Amino acid sequence: MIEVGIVEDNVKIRNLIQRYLDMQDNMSCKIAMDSVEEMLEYLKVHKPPNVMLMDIQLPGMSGIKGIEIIKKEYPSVEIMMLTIYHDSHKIFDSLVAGASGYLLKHTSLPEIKESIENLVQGGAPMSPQIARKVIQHFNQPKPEHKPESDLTAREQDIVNGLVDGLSYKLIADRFDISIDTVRAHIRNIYKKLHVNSKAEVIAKSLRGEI
Amino acid sequence: MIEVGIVEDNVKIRNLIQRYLDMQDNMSCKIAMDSVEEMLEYLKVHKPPNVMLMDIQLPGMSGIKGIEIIKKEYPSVEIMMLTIYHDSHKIFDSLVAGASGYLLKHTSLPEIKESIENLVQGGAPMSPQIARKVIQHFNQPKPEHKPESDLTAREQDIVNGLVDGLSYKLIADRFDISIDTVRAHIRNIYKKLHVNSKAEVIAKSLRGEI
DNA sequence: GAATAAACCGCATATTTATGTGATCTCATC
DNA sequence: GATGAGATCACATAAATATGCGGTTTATTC
Repeated sequence: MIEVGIVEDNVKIRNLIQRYLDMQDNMSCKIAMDSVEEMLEYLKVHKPPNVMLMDIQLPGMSGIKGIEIIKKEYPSVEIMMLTIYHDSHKIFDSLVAGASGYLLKHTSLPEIKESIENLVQGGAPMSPQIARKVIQHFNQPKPEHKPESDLTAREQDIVNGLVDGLSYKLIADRFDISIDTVRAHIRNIYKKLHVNSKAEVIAKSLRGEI
Repeated sequence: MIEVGIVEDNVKIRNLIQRYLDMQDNMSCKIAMDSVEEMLEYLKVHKPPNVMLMDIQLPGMSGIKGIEIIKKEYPSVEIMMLTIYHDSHKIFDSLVAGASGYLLKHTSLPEIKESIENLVQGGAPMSPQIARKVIQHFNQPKPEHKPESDLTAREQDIVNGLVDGLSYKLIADRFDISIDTVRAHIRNIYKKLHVNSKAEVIAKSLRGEI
């Protein structure tokens, strides 16, 4: 039996979902609050549900802040957002805060039910549009870098050595070349990157600017 | 009509999928190669398909590298991975490279078909398990740091100076303290972090390990 | 009120880094 | 076959870093 809790301030929607879910023979939905504060009050003296449906726009504390607190106190609760917001920022914040699913409010009741089942089985239910936005996050950083640094393969080797915290001597050993060669490469690297210390090279490299 | 291309080296699987998709009345699947290289060769003189199914383990170039090249040359192609790998690393790499969907090979043919339709409508088809892994990425950074480094505020100031590429002298100037004090702090920082060079401190810091 | 931690300062020195100048060899390009 | 870029090596030196030792002052804690 999956126990489901709801935090949603729209009474009509809340009652509708609660009744529908409670009617299912593999679910029970007795806990329905219209604010995070109330839910936290409830959880102080009761066992947490398995799954919690959470709105974002709520009286008092926002649902996103709510996720953080609830996940911290009761990490085993699976939280699914159920909201009208589909902007990347809210989606991202919700996931970072600890939500595992994200549905839009126009989702049909049977789909909500399925998503809850999916969630407890280790899935991460999202509408395809939401999934696409999540994925777009991975493609963002790309267009950022246009590094014309243009280091040679050998020079990149040396940079990697520096990033690994090696001294010139150890870099020389690693590549079986003389320390003066390492110096020569580093001189050229500095010229190309317009820097004049190891520190700057390491920082640039780890920031993805090379 | 959705035109679908396939890059998959297992002939049996490739033919099976190709025939099935080509049989659908809203799809056409004429382009099926067993390596990225062949696909690139083909694309030089033919119009790219709308959707491309891509394996990861391939003879020659890997599918992940393939995504990068194809997305760069033909950004409008929607790429969906179809692979046996379900480790976070491969999933992540694929998405960063530009894939928009990620299915496991045991997915049924009708589900593949649905996923393709979903993809062209702006969705991001993934199995629930994959979606969960993607989402876990957002929760990762949290438990990551358990750094008992425990630097004092002043020590953190100094570290920031190092990361900014400053010399001891410049750090001393920045905080209006003597260079010997900077040395003293750095000595303590090295002790706490178990390192013995600026380079390592900078690397640790930029990796979020402080 | 003793102990501890943090921030501050100084002196000394060995090691490492940054930078200059100059050279040889290979490979690709024109 | 000259030109140029890349990789290799050498010698030299000033500057910066790493590390040892020592110390004072000011909070906070027990």
